[in-house]
Amino acid sequence: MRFVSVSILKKPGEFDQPLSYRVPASMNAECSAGQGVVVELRGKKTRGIVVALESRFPESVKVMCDVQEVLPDLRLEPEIVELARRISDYYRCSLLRALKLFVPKALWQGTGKRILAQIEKADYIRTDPRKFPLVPFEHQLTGEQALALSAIQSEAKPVLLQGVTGSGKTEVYLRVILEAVKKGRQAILLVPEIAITPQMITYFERYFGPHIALFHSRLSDGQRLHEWFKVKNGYAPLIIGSRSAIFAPVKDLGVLIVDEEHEWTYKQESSPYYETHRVAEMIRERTGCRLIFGTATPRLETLYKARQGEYAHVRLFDRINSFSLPKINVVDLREEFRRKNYSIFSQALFSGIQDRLKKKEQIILFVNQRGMARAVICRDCGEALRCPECEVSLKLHGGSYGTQQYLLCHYCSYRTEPKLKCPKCGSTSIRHAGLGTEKVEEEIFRTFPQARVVRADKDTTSDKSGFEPIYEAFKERRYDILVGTQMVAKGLDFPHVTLIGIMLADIGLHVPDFRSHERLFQLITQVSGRAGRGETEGEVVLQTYQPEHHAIRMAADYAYDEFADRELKFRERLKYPPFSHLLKFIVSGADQTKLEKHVRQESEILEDIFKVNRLPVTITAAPAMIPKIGKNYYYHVLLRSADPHLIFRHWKVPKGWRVDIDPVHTT
DNA sequence: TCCTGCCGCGCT
DNA sequence: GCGCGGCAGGAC
Repeated sequence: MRFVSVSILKKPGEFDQPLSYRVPASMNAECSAGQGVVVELRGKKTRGIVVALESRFPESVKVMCDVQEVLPDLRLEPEIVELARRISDYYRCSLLRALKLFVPKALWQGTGKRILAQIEKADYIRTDPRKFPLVPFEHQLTGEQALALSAIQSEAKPVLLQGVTGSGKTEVYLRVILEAVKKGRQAILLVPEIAITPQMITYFERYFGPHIALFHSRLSDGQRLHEWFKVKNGYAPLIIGSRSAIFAPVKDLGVLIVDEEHEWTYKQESSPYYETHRVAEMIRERTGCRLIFGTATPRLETLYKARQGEYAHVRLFDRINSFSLPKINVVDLREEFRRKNYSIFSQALFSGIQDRLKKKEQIILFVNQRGMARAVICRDCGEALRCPECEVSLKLHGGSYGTQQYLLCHYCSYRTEPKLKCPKCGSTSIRHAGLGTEKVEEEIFRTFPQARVVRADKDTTSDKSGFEPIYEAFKERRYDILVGTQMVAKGLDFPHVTLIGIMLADIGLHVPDFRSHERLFQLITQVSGRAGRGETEGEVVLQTYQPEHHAIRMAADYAYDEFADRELKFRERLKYPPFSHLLKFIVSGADQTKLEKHVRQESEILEDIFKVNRLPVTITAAPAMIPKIGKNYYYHVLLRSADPHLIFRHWKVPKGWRVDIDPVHTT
């Protein structure tokens, strides 16, 4: 008689303790680790996954039921269960939550059968890998690219491929992917959500036709299942997608590429709080696949590993079209103010825009806040209008083209009418401070009425079609100016853009996070990389109140190495990653006083545990940067230590505390 | 003493 | 996650 431990796939939650079931003799052959089964729980049938085999009857169990059914469509490789176990151990989530990363929702909910009947299975049989690429290469590799490719191919370690924007990393990826696919293995190419543009899909479709599986957040459950089966059946040897694509059901992975590896979207910001880099390393250890991290501006953690020899470091210094990187012209806004220029456009940016409009070239204006992003501030008492629930300042929206104005909370979407009087002192001297996408759009409308402007931010791209229609329209030159937030900074290729305006680089410098300088440096480099990708040279105008700041100065000089040296020294001195590990607890509660006391008490216990174990630690407990969302107050407890995992061996995480291992945001 | 509401545990 | 049991606290 055989017994199995089964993780029950119930709706989201933490019900995780695997339960034991008896295996009827007829199912002995199929019931191995990773097999989906139907079992009984409290008299009801439910789905689960076999996570372990047991040879003897577990003593703690009084009554045991039989496995009722084996689900042929739901079967994970036994190694996947092991990987899920590692993820659950490292990220301190239940095994169930880790397993669910690998199973499309439609499948564990049981709706998959119906959807599968909507899919013609016969169309998705295994494809012959020898037929790729379907067409000859469009571009030959440059000398530098060819050298990078052979360096990657001869390397057993993970590779950091550091190439300036426009250096043609994708061409190198294509060769490495084909090398794996032609051997009958699979390839995963991970990109930040925002980079999954039609342009990129078209590029790979040239060589792979329909044999690509795409995973991104906008897929419906049915579509996701569809893509999953394309991989499972061997029809799609190439997988392209955002971070969740790393969990695609591959059988023999040849290469795993993390493109634009510096992007923060590689961190999952809900449980399990996994980090794609770490999971990628786990997968490489298990499968021995090639692992490549590509970017122009590596994360300092990644760079450090390369400098320490843990990763190989391969670099591309030249742009493929041999044009130089655009010149970044830093404009001091204090100087503009002294010269009585009160407009949001400096003299340099104003004449730049005028010039490009005349030449019929395109312009991107980058702003890192949406809305009018103007806090509403009282000039008399200095009070800013705040959300009654979240206590963060409200932002002004609307107003352009005669639309209604309103105040919006960017955290809970609380909406109210603009106020004429300060609610605190009654003064009528209310002014709007700051700068956002809508405000910039409105100012262009006033200053350059002949320009055709389109805006890309969360407000204009949140529907099902997303960024695509705006992207297409701008690419086809139906607009002259694109105003946008982060989303216009990433990986886009517009050959007719010759001017980039960074409206206010200072936003983000003041975020109290040890990575804020690194993020600003990366952002400036990425935004600037959008210019001069065609035949005309590009130019960047960067507006700031702090032109002397090292992150701005070094980014403008493309001095990545110098910047990295300086930041790494700073981190070493203060024991920040990569010189320590971080662990963040997120604690919330409706009663602020109780919450504060609870957090303080537990923090003291934590301090003691590290003291007893003689491991240096820094613990900070503070209200979150957004201290209140809706009715709940939030606290963050941050641990900085060589081994923060230590505490789990000596201390039980209190109920309601969420654990974020290696957090990307610390405030 | 009984009822209600909340918390925490166990589910095979 | 969900349901049940145990327990605390209030009203009678």
